[in-house]
Amino acid sequence: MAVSVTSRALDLLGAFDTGHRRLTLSAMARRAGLPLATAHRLAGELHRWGALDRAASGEYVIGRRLWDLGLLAPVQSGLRHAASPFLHDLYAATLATVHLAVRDDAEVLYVDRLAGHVSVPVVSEAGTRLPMHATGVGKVLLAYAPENVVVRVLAGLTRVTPYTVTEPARLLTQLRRVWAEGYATTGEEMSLGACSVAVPVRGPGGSVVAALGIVVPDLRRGRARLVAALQVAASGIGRTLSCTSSVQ
Amino acid sequence: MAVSVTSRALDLLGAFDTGHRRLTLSAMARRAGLPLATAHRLAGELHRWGALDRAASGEYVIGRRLWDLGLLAPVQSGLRHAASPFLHDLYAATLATVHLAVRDDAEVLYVDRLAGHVSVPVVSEAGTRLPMHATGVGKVLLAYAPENVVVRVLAGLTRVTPYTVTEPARLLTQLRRVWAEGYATTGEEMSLGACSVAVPVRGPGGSVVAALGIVVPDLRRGRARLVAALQVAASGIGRTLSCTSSVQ
DNA sequence: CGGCCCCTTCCGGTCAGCGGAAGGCAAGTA
DNA sequence: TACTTGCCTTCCGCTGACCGGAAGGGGCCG
Repeated sequence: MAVSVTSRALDLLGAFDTGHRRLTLSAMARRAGLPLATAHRLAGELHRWGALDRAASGEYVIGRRLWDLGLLAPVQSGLRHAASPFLHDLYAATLATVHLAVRDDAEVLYVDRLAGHVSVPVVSEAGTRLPMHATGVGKVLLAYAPENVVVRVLAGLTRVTPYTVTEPARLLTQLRRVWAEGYATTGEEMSLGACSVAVPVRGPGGSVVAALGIVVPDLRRGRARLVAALQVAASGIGRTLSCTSSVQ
Repeated sequence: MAVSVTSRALDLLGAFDTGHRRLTLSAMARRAGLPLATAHRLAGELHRWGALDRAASGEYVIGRRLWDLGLLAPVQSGLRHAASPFLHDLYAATLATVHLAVRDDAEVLYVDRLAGHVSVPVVSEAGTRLPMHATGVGKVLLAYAPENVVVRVLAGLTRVTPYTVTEPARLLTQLRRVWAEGYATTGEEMSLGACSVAVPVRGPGGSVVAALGIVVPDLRRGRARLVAALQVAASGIGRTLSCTSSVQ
């Protein structure tokens, strides 16, 4: 196993996640599986550099320096930039929560989210990872993912709500419909009271680079209008990406 | 000086900045001041963990794992979340580029930005740091900053455009006006063709925690309307922050 | 072909990192 | 008050992980 200082320091950072934004030293040590004294020394070093900050309570939090380093990641610089204005248009037109997501291995990674004042119960925010089979953007991304990813996802269809699709055959049918109709939907499969529609975003080469989705309380009416709005936005993003593809 | 592995690894990450999003191994090594072989080993370790990714060209870029770690930083989780819907309203109402910024020592750190399709030349995006004396949000934050910060900023008024305020006395007068009138303005002081208005955002305790600004091509007309819209949004954000202050 | 630049791998000496142990502080319990 | 439990911090001597010069391999150019 890895016992290098570097990987230990990184594991210490890895102790933070969406549900653990502030950790005491001992909590970090425990989660990273490091002796307290070691964690103390490493955390001190990370803190000195700015990768960790200390809250007023003395707990550790991710530091500003890591925040702006993270913003340099290509996930966002290219895609998010190009998409930003279209997301607003979409929000203005639908007043629904808007999502932009990419596939990260066998999960959906939310790249941007745009929520209004009042919104249906939505778990995701930027940086969140969710299973592919229970979200609209996930189904879209899965439909255009390589074979081996599909196989892995199909092998692990965990139930999230009573409506989550857990039979591989049924999900495959849905993926085929994404191909045919150009969009995916969900109905309370991730969280109760939330339905979603999503469409693929195509990059310069015509390949699917992201998915664009919105979450609404109900899909029985206005579905066509939503799909149309999504597709306009998606193709707009695609065109913008083509223009700036030099930077990637 | 620090010669610990950890700090070297961090320095390697620090080689990336807004102007250097993709670096070859040797470029990283050069910028971090490390021997090539050492940089190679460390970069490999960072890559294995996901802190660095490799672009198709073989160059290194900041990895996704760092990206979502960064999103956990408190700069954003609290403030940005609370502000998000109000920023949209503001954008919808004004169609101007909207900025949310905090003070980071003696600089302005842009926390969020919301730009339309067509926009005046604006340099900032989320994660950018700019000097305080040449931006609207900067002047607001400076007006409510501790004495010693003001002193340091006044000591280093660098010129950015011909219109940048570089005389300490004149900037002080402007700061006093921020106090009196509750908002700050700039006129082509950071980039030509861009004017701005900004107001403070007050947190639970009444202290100024951030600044909210918009950038427009011209301030001669409609200033009052813009200030009013900004103040509505700012007080909305403040109220939201109070509600969720338990999380901080 | 030779020159250039980049990336990658190797290996033994040595010094940075390790972590158990001990001490200090703050809160809760009796 | 004294005891417990939980944190954080510091110390120090042993040791194995890190260091980095050197050598080798690929791609590109003239």
